[in-house]
Amino acid sequence: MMKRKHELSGEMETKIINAATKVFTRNGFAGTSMQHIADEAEISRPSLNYYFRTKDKLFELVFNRVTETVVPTFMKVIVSDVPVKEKFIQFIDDFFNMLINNPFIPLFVLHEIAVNPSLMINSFRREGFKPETFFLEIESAMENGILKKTDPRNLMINLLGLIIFPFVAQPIIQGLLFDNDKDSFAAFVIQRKKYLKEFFIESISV
Amino acid sequence: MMKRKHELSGEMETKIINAATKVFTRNGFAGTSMQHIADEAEISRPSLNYYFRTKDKLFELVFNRVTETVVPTFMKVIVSDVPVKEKFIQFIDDFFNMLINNPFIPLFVLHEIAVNPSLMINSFRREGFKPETFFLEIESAMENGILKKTDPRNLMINLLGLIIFPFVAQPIIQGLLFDNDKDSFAAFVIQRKKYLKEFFIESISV
DNA sequence: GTCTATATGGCGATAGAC
DNA sequence: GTCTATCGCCATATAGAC
Repeated sequence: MMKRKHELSGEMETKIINAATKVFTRNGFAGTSMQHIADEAEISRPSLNYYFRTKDKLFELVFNRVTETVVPTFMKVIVSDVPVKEKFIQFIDDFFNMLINNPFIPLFVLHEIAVNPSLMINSFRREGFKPETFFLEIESAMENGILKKTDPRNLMINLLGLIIFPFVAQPIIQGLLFDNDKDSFAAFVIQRKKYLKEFFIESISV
Repeated sequence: MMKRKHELSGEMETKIINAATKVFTRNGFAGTSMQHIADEAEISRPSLNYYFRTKDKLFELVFNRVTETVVPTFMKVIVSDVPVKEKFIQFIDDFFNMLINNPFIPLFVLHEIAVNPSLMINSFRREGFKPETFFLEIESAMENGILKKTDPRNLMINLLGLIIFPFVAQPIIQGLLFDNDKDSFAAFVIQRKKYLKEFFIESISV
């Protein structure tokens, strides 16, 4: 019988991963030290190494866990069986909610991929994410006069930019437009979710 | 008479600042070592310290130089004396061109401010950037039936998100939508500049 | 499993020769 | 002004006591 301080096997692992996710997503890989993570998890640095041998391994775990939070939101909208416009409304709702709960994800992912593009390959393709299918659906809706004719890539970039930008630019927007008041900004984001559904649907309708 | 290897005083300073800007904007402050910058500038690390005493000082210089590249684009649109819709068209044109020449700026600025929010105060307010004046102009145009009635903050966030997003997400977009072909992506960005002017103006018109 | 102590390496910064 | 050599620090990672 092994010694076991924690009743649930993996309890400490979970605590560490949560701590690491918090620190990594806020400060990035290069801006994070193992000491930071150990402090956040309230353990010593050697204990951290005991559970996750290296900083690289721990980061890889955190990064994959983060992309696994994002990708399902995309997958859901692709496989779901509702009319295209409904899909967009659902996607805006889902994606916004995910970002409200995880506001640091977008900037973290974008920065880490920019610094180390090889992270890209391992994240999105692995989940079987294929935008082509969804693009075909969009183009078909354009042919049928349901959507305005546009380059689907512009349409998707519009959609993502409109949703993500407030989150990646939060400190600037909050500072310049909301007198640095966190609550005002949070209220604005909630309101913007509703606003965006109307705005985006109108922008793609004939 | 002082010894002077370089004919133009400040020639080496310029070379170093350019090298530092390149490395800092691509890898961030924490991801950059003085050795990186020295290598890029083709000098030794002590020589780097000779010109710019510390990493912090050099970074501050680079960061301010970067924001000084961005802020004038905003200022111009505020003080210019043309109708509102013309202002937006000019702004999209100016901002896009600046970003095509400096594609790493947005993610760099957003990441560094997120990690160290105190950088915000020193950058935008210092330049006398006041969005309030422009917002009043927008609201007045809404009253006069020139623009659709909306929260001007949503309008500005739409505008910036639509312009900036392709640049902060370049590796992902290029990877997923352009088979990692740099030229195809570059061509798309040029095309998007034109597209966005039409799209955005239509989205704000009554 | 968790700690103290420590090995090893890299980084920022400076001293000092030239 | 530019270099070699070096100091001191902090970070990652491990050894070994408990």
